[in-house]
Amino acid sequence: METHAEEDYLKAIYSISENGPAAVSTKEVAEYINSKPSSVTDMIQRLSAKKLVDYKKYKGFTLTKKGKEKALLIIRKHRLWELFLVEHLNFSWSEVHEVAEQLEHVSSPLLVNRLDAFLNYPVRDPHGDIIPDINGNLRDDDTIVLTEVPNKKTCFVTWIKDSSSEFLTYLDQVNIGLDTEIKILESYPYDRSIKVKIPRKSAITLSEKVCKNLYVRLNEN
Amino acid sequence: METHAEEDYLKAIYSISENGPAAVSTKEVAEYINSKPSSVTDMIQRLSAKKLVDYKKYKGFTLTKKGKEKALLIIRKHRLWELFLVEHLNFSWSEVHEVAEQLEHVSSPLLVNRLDAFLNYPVRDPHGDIIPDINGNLRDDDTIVLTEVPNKKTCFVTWIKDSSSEFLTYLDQVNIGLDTEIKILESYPYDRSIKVKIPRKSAITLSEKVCKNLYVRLNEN
DNA sequence: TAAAAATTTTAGACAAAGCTAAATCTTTCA
DNA sequence: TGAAAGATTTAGCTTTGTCTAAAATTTTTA
Repeated sequence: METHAEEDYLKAIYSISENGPAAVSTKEVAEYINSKPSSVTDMIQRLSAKKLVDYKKYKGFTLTKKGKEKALLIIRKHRLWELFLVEHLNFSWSEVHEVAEQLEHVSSPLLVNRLDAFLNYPVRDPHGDIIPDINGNLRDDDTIVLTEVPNKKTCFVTWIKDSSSEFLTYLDQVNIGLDTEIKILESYPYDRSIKVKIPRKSAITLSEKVCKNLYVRLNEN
Repeated sequence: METHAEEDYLKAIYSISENGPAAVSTKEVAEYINSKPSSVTDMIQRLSAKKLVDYKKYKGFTLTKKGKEKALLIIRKHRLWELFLVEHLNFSWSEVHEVAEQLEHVSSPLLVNRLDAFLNYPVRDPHGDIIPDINGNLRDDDTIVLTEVPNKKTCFVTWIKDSSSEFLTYLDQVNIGLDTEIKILESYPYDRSIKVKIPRKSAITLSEKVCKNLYVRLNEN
């Protein structure tokens, strides 16, 4: 049985380690969950005793297999609730996160799985993030980063990696959102920007920074 | 901002005081929430400092107006979630309670009110209990206890007070449930039992104990 | 009505989870 | 390479909420 606080730590460690393979530091976690490095050390030692993280003093820590599984099941709950709130209770993107943070700690496998069924076994949450399945596995699909799409190909946005409001505002301005169709017209190796076409809009140029935060599925064929 | 434990105490005190107007004792609360009288004293003193209960040492305690409001808002959440679980996630009566105990502590007025709207502003939960409204008011209706229905009258079950599985099993056996139509055929003052008729069933006799736990609405006229 | 029984409160401990300040490692770079 | 600087850990304290055992109070009953 894990406590609320322990679950928050597992989720934080998982999210931080998605950015790279390195061990996670107390400082990173403290910043992530708005706490202090000394508090993090305390908790990491508890999690280490429970075999949820591998920990070497002064060297950082990583999730064990068991810790990673638990983290993914929490993320599963979070994303299913987010989808429920947006699709059925008319929540907007900005209202959803805080409430899902609370709902993700409700412990009832029956509830999660019934909710999954109610939502029709969705693969992605409202942000396009993949929802781990009942066993905590990430169902991978054919999503790739926009920078990897070849010239002249058409693709569809499936995931928006940077969920900052600045980026979302920018995307609104250029008429890009989840499922938007994008055709690559030309790429400029000099600064790695690309020119693209969105149906019924004039062509625009996207910077490397933008492309790196847009993930897409290639048109079938 | 109330904590999880404080909310459980408020709800317990409210539920216990529904049985009568007397002040509530530490022993009663301890039994209700599976705890010890000394722990209850501690918490009551905290709640008293927050003006959520009126407390006189050795004399028991009652909810203040503020305490009662908070209790009713928690009960509102509990009952709305129960209804959601039964109506939309296919939970059975017996599975519902434990999960609703957790969901009732999720703190988001927006969430509760959106859920209320999603369920179409229901008046009663799956047990027939009245759902307090957005201001914590109990919408009273024309429900009365079965013992008060006059001879020869017909009525409909609206609320099952005793929700023990023993009672629910008994009700199944005699084909009584929420909304069942019951006609009073005859009453026996000797032991206060009554003979009743349910459509398409043979007449049966209900003991005083059973009648006291069945609440009904009189047929219009 | 006074002693026994029951209930309630206090006192002292404990665990979880957080914090600050001080001590201890690592890393950096002059 | 050997101080500084930076990061991490430890030590000690705080709050919430629980418990047991002992003390205080109320209720029961003989």
